[in-house]
Amino acid sequence: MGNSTVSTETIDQAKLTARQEMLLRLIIKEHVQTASTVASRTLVERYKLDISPATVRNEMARLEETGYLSQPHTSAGRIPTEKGFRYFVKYLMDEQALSLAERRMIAHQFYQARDHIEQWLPLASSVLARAAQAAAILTTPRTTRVLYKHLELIATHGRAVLLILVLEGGTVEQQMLVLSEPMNQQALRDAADRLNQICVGLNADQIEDRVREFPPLETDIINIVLPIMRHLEAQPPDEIYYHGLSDLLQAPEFAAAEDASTSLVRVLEERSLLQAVLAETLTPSLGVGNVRILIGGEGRWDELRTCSIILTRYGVPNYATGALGVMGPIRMHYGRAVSAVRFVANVLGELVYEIYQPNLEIEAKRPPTETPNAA
Amino acid sequence: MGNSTVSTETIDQAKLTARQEMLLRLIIKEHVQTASTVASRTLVERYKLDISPATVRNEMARLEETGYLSQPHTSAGRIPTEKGFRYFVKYLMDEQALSLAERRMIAHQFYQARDHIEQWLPLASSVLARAAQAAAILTTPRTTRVLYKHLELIATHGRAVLLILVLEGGTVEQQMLVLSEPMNQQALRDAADRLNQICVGLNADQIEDRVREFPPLETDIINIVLPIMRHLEAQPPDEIYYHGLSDLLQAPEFAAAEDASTSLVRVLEERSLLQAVLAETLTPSLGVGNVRILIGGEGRWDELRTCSIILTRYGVPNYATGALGVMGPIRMHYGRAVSAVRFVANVLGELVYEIYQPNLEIEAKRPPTETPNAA
DNA sequence: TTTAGCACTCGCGCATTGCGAGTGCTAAAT
DNA sequence: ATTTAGCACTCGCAATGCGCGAGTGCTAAA
Repeated sequence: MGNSTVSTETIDQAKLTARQEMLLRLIIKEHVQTASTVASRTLVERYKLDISPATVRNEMARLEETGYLSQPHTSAGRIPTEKGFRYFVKYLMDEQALSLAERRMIAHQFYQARDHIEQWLPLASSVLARAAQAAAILTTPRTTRVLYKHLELIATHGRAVLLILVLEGGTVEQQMLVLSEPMNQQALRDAADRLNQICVGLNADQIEDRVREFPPLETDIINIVLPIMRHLEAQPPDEIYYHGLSDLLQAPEFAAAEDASTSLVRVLEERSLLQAVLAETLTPSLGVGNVRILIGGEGRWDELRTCSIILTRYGVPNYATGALGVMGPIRMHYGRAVSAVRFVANVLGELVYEIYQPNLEIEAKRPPTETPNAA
Repeated sequence: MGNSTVSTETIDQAKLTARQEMLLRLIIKEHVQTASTVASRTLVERYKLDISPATVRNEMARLEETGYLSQPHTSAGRIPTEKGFRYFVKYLMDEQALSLAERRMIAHQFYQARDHIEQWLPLASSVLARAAQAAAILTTPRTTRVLYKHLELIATHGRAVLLILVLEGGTVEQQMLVLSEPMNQQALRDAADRLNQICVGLNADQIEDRVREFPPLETDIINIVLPIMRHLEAQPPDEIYYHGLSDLLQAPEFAAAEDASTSLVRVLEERSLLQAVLAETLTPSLGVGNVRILIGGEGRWDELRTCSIILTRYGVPNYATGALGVMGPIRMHYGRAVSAVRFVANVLGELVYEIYQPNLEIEAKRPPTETPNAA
């Protein structure tokens, strides 16, 4: 639950008064719970405020003038605007830590799946979706440094070969390739063995240099391997997983406006928009442990107008990181969601760290980072 | 194309008269297009029938008595019942082949992705979803015979090791394991090399035998590898992909009844129901080339009440097969969907065949099966 | 500056109504 | 015996109107 390094777009307005902040906080709390407009009277009654509804109305009117609240129509209650939510997450929100029981259960689930890498992401996504009550979004962790580990060549038929490239850290890439001249399985095996001996632990550039020193090796194969590695170096083609659509679609605001929900589903299915969002949000300065909150598409992504996204990085900085977050209606429980995102990122980061530790030890660079106590 | 081996539940009733069949066919055609009730008059006008609306009404009444049609309420038009649809797909449906241009485009897309195995399923799913205008469902192709090919061990930290097992045919399994005593990377490499030399091409039972002959090898590792292989042999844990929810949710019947759509989304997200359906539908007799059509859950799966599923197998029988199909509203365009499923299964089957051909050649067992011309 | 009081607004739920699409039935025609 | 024209009848649906009540803004007093 560490001190939030939550960051959003800068808010141009000056700070609100203490009482305005309190009201804004309560209005958002109430709105998140009820999913409808908030009236001055209910606010006073429900939270036993020692000011009158009229005073609340006056403040509300001022908050509306300055753009933090809005009225769907005259003489209805108020709802927070996007600006209101941004102010909230920046100054007012207190992260609501998951209960100890919850944390224990999650940690236990991950402990059981510890040995089964292929279960990490599905597990993380379902845990996230449930804890944050929103759709979970995750990318696979990718190495930032692409180092050759092992090559496997499997003859299929004719000149076609199945190539399996294992990278340092366990990333596996598969590809079919077609040789310029046929080779049988034994020849392939020899070629792979030769490459494996001289290339282990090297990156693409080093391999290129090294290969020059040796008598002309199977250039066919190297000409496939190098582009794969370069491609991974250049733009890790993050696969995006998601889960929890059903939870998301049950939110009342989506049940009503069916086009909103289908546009959301499309956003998740197409991936291209998400990829853009991830790229733009995560690349520059966002480190592991920082959480970024996008509210209502921030004016930049129209399809996300009706929803908010909470994102962070997980993994081992400079070695392998992935992105992870949730997507929910604007009216989502940010405190809880941020907390869930942070927690799952920590747990998942620990698992990734287990895999990458040898690199860290060899290079003796940075301490084990902030290890969260996952139980 | 291809004489349908479409199979559904047996239909207890006798055949309908020629005229009743014609009407049922037209009613379904109309209903599929308009998504609403079909009136006797519009039917006569639209299809220029040389019988009067009254006659059509009489026939409709009879079809309703025998359970092929139903009326949402008195004096509305008719809609086909599930029984009506079952009769249709069994006797009346003509598969509507994809256009040449479409087939060309699809074949071209697959040709371009030929070398990139990881793109096959995403591509197939998006192609299927578009062609059938429904949600696509696919499982990865799994080997029915699990043969050891190569093992890679990567030290991580302490006694933890990342294990990468490559099977004949290119299936890759990853797992973390914890040794009873620590080994460094060189020792791991030696152990893996030893195993690789003696285990190549063997199945779990053979490995177990072989290992007994040799001086006690790294039992830690073997005790991990064997269960993995046995587990794969026993119940290939088919990963289920899907795509095209957004297309599905746009169908009018789902836009209206929001609980239907969310229940569908839940079906796709949970996977367990789909897994059950796949297991029950595909295991027994369904060969590659056969298409199975489930309409309205067939009374067995309540969550699928509002939709239909079209399934088939793809791949190389007895070597590696996966399942593939689409899921749409009951009111879906079966002719086109079945055709799309069949076509994509063929194209995908060809690709899988490329990988598994060497096995086939070595064992010289069966001819290249029916290779569809994919262009 | 806060509060009580009050008039005013406006969405929402509900009942009513009219329309029209579409049927079932009957009686005549083939 | 089957088909067809005609007609009365049904019933969903959209439109209309109405009353209620939640909730506000404003004004004037505290």
